[in-house]
Amino acid sequence: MSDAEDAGHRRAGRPLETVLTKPRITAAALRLIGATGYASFTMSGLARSLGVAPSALYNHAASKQVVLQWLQDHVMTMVDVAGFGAERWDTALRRWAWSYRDIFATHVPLISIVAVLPVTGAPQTLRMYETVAAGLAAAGVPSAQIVPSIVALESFIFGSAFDVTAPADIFETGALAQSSPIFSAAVGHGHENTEKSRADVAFEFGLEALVDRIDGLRRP
Amino acid sequence: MSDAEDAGHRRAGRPLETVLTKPRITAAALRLIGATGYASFTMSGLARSLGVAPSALYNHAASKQVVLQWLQDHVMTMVDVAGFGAERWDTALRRWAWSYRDIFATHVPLISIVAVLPVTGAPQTLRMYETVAAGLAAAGVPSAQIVPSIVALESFIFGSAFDVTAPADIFETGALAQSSPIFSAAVGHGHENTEKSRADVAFEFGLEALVDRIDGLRRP
DNA sequence: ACCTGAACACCGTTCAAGT
DNA sequence: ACCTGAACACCGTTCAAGT
Repeated sequence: MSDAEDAGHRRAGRPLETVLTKPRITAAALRLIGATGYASFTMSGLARSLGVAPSALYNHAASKQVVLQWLQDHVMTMVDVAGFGAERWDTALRRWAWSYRDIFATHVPLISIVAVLPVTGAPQTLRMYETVAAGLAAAGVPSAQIVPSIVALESFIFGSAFDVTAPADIFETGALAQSSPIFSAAVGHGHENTEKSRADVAFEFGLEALVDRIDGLRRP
Repeated sequence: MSDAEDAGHRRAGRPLETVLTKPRITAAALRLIGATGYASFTMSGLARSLGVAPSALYNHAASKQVVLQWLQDHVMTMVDVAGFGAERWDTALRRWAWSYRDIFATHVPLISIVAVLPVTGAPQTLRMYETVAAGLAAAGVPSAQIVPSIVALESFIFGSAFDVTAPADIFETGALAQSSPIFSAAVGHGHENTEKSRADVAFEFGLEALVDRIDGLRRP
């Protein structure tokens, strides 16, 4: 659908040879970031990967920020919302939340963009919100409580996505252990559980707290 | 204490005239960011505010990232932990959480730093963790549950800090309202509550969910 | 309408030279 | 030990000139 809207201005009968469309730029950016990460993602690099001069990009995207906005909205389509309407509401919600966290843990720099970009500029993001909202409404969550529920979940998900990228020993107090005995002992207890990562344990704890609260909002 | 440790290498009897100490650089950075924001915060600007050449900073901080790490740890001392030991555990926890969110809402670029910086490099941050951990332990939260509780709260707080900076109309669907009827209706209900912001309503909802869960962990 | 190549106004950081 | 000034290797972005 975005392919059509982007190429819509070309004349009928004229062969399609334009490389620089919004979906193609987005796809190239996603590929490039997947290969080398966000730190080395530059407009020059993006242009090179598309076989074009850097300045050519500015005929299609007003700024690098806009390219990242396109990418953010595209990444949202990768979040798993298939549970809604197919599974129990809470199973669908957990599936969505875990998938959402995992995807943004690999796209952390996009978090600051989703968090402040109006939904009118991100149609796929709005689509996701609609699916989740419909799932909550069908479960009996009152309309007035849907936005606070989604925002609270999303805030927790974004913060947890950061946490996934933290080093495993982030809480090791080392030489400072004497000055923080209670916290250091608590960190020590964490080493007993080896099957699940520290980030996963905390995410599960918080997610269940939120799901439980949302459960309490439901009306028959 | 950091004043002493930083100036500790100077000889006794030699007058203190050095401007570029860790606490002074940190204070200057905080002042500069308070005045003009993170977007325009540069090493050149920081050097200018200290009356020094940009390259002089590199005799004290290895990189701009290090300056931001110092700043992050300093900002942590501004978080309100005074409730612990003085108020009921849950009152203290709420007070801490709201203050933590508010401070990082004005220092959003520091979030990605706290989230991944080992505590050994951030003594004030560790101090805060110790105070919160002690508060939870005194409330009866088992040692093994303290880290997941703090991490879940912190993740929620970081995500919520982003949310505070979002424009008020971020969820207004506008022309796309037809394609998202349930979500748009839910957003409409939000306008009824005018005394509290959307971000505050969601933060309160999520925070109470987490506090409640932590309450359930307590043992006598 | 859209591309190229050169240029601009920055960045953070390094380093020889000073004291 | 620590500062200056010049330089380096980049950035994102603009714009005249082409087709």
